[in-house]
Amino acid sequence: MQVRPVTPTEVTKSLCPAFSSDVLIRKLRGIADISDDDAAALEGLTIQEKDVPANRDILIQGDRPTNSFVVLDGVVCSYKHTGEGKRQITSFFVAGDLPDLHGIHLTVMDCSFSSMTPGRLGLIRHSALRSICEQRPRVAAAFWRSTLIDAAIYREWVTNVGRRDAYARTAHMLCELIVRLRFAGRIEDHVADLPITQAAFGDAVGLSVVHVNRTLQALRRDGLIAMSGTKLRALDWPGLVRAGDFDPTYLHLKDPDVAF
Amino acid sequence: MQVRPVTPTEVTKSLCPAFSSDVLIRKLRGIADISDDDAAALEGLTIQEKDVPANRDILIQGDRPTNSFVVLDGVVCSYKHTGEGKRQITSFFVAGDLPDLHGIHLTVMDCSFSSMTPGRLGLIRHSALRSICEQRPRVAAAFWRSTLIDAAIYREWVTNVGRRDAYARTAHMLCELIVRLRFAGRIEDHVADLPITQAAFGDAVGLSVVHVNRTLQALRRDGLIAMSGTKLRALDWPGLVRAGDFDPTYLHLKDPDVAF
DNA sequence: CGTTCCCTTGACACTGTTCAACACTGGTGG
DNA sequence: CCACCAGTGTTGAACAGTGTCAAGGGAACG
Repeated sequence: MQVRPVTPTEVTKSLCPAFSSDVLIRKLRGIADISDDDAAALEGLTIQEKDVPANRDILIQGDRPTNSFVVLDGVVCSYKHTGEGKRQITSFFVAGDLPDLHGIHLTVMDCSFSSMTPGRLGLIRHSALRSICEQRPRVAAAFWRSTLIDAAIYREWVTNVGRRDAYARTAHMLCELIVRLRFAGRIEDHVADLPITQAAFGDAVGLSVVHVNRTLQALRRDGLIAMSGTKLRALDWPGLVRAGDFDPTYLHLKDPDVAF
Repeated sequence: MQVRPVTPTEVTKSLCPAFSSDVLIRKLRGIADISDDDAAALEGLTIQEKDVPANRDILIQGDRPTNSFVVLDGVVCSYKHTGEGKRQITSFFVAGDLPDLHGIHLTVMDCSFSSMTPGRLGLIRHSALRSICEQRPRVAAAFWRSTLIDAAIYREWVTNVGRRDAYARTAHMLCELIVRLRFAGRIEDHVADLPITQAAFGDAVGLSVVHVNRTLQALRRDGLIAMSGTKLRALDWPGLVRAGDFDPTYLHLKDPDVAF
């Protein structure tokens, strides 16, 4: 542990399980090479913490935000509404992720963001991000890489929604969630805590609530997963990976150790 | 027209309708602010031209390329195969686009690229791209922005495939193609030349060939489009936009003038 | 204790797929 | 020059996968 000067804001921070910058650094180190100098610079970022309840809109389509945010705790999603009022979730974001980092270079939001579970966000001003990008090319590259990985995930979702049937599709989505939560250090004892509604899950995989319900039942029947309350456990990880046709290379993790 | 020294490679270039760098600069100017200095630097990029026939794989999943490419002519797509052998096209790319620009920071390709029509590519070494990014922050920002727009398109595709029915979905796809081709200056007399198979189109919208065929028929029946050979004409652009629930803001064009 | 949200179940309708067949086109080789 | 072939577009019919509607039950919450 490095010794750092303690500012008033850090007093509040210290009440939380980790310094908010640590969550960000952990994530970036998971996808790129970050030197200690770079990490120190990141620790200097002003991150304003903010708690959000579940199902609260964080940004909506058309907004022109002046800051981005890092997910410190909980699960966040990006979504879009069609003209018919149907909702499609386009991606999930877990601790460490920067859902709207694209806001640095795309002024107007083309999708909305909402919390799926109670959580904690860390707001970072675009100006601060831009200046750290100018001063630290490796950090800029890491941020760019982060947005590229988001894009890779979108690509996978397009094929998931477009070409896999309900069974494989939900299995695939569960695999992705488990791997990402695991990578973010949010899985204990092989059990993921996912207080997510089946309706919301349906909005992610492009299925109706009823069908999600039946598909999850099928996955349970086949002994691939177990659910109790908001807890999800992968009983048969290789089987789930097979059922979901899941290959984690698209997540571009530096250490792709997905053993479970 | 600026006067520039003519190198041997430029002699070959001059046989083509435009200098390959011009296609790239036109595109970047369409999405970002590029100064004349930046443009001059881009003109200095070594771009190796290469003709490709239709339906030729350019890169395949797992490759670790050392260069990216710009589409100079024709239509290119990125796609993925599922374990069941089904194909999903995840995006189209037209003149000016940089389909695999993410290769700069993601070493291993998570999807494949293929030409959909006969075309011309311009190969640019990653090292050259990296060095121009280091020297010209605005160019770096433009490239980053380009990849962010790709991501925005993926997001739209997820919702298109996940939540719109066949009719709206194909209408939406046609709208996107027309706007992007138009923006790339590849539409004349309100007619797009799209020598694309209905099977390939089905792989893009996540529908079977048969259903694509019937849906296109429905769009023609309703007077929205006309097709003859490889030519596509939008007979009723507002109607097509309405049918496709199409809002071009996700393309993040600097001048979103989609009037047709 | 009622309300609300969510999960669950059944019946049924509908969208889209699969299979099979045929027409049209352009290319190729005898 | 013609026969053949492969690729593409088109059509019909049967079928599978998913959505919709409706209703009940359980848990959380005010």
